[in-house]
Amino acid sequence: MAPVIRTARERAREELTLEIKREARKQLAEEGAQRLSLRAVARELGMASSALYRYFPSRDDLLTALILDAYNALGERAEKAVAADGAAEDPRAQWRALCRSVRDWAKEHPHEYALLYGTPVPGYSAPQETVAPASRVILALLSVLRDAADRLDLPSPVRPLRGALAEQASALVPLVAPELSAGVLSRAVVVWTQLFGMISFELFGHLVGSLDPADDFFAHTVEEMADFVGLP
Amino acid sequence: MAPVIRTARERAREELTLEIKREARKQLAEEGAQRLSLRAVARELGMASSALYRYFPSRDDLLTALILDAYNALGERAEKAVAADGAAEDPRAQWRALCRSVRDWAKEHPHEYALLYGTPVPGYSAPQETVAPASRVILALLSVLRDAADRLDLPSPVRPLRGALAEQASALVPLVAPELSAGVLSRAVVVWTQLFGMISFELFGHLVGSLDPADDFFAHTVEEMADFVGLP
DNA sequence: GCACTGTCAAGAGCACTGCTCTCGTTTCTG
DNA sequence: CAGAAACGAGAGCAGTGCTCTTGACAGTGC
Repeated sequence: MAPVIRTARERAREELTLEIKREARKQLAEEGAQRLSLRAVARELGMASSALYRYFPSRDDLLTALILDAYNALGERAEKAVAADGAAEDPRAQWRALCRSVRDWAKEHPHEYALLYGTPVPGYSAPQETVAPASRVILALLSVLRDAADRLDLPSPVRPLRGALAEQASALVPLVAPELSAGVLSRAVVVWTQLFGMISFELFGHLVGSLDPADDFFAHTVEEMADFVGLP
Repeated sequence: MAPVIRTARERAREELTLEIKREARKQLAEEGAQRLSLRAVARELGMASSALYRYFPSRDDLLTALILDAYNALGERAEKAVAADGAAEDPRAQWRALCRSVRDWAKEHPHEYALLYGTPVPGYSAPQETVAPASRVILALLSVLRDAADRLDLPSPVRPLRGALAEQASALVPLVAPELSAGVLSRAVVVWTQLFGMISFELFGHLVGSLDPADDFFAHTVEEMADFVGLP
């Protein structure tokens, strides 16, 4: 029921909002989130800095918008990577494609990646609306495992889940992956954190002087983690 | 050959340097690196902001000093954790203690952890002197594996290393862990990145709503990773 | 003992920042 | 068409990192 006819004002507002985000993203890519300045964005757009506040009530709100866009861009890339590779034919190839797509996106947009997975903005807590976009990668990961659920071949038995973990995982399974056991789900989370830990270490310079460039280490680890979660 | 007798000036300088770092660390803990302000530190110390520049030529230099201290504090904790648990008696217990010590330190000093393993300061590249302190955790991790080298029992054979990874790992082995194979070394790096990926995800809020609180997930994963690298 | 030299804290000031408020103007709407 | 709502621009506040100058002090050589 969205009105196709909009007033000139609404269209202008929408366009300007996009343009502000475009310019902000440009500065983000060049200088990093720390140095993203509302005044500089306004200057570049040829408007008064105060006018920006009609579109984004604060700098953090602009950052939140960029975070949302970034989560969605990354999520879309990951989902496409999983879907592209002959759906459900070869789960390991899907897993490979998923991991590569996340790393590629991260290396293409290092500052946006840092915005999502680096130090959180102090005093800033992610609003509820970021939860869904932020979940897209792990959900894509789980979808790969779900499609291959009956063929999973674990190299070593999953240790029994204990305490709160058992409850948390059991509660999660019906919501996100009813085809999987709680044990496999927990291993999925392990490889998920491993994936992002590895990418963060690479991007943030913790592998310099040892395994950098990390292309082959990354590819190798992707296979080891595929084994770990039991992908055929 | 360090002179035991120092001039009053030297002693005053040393003390003030420590005091500045102490106050900066306090503000860091309270507000985060982003909001660490030289002027606020000076204000709290009852001196002019310009005077601070005699001790640290820039804000980034002060941050570098804090980073160095933090790396050393974390490294020391990790090394002590490994040494404390009946040296070489029970490598898995050592591994457990190592992981716990890193996570505990991170939760006790979240902002300092973020300074080390979060988004790097833009335009700032770690000087050479940070390399050694930054390596202490992974070296402690490797020392655990080295002590247990002949008893390692891998649940699934390490995939052959390919391309640059094979060379990088082979070059690293004699330097950091001559008792280990390149394959085990690469797995050590995998669990290393997993450990910090998991801690970062927990601290940065990516587990909220799923596996948070993460104590049991952490403990469980530590065991799974111990299996992964073949600890008895 | 005294003058010299280098070090030091302090203050003013520059160029920024995020953000608020006011003030005309423009645009939409009843 | 008149009133209301939205808008851009400008001034201004409080804060930031950092630089430069100024005057006072401590350490050293004569």
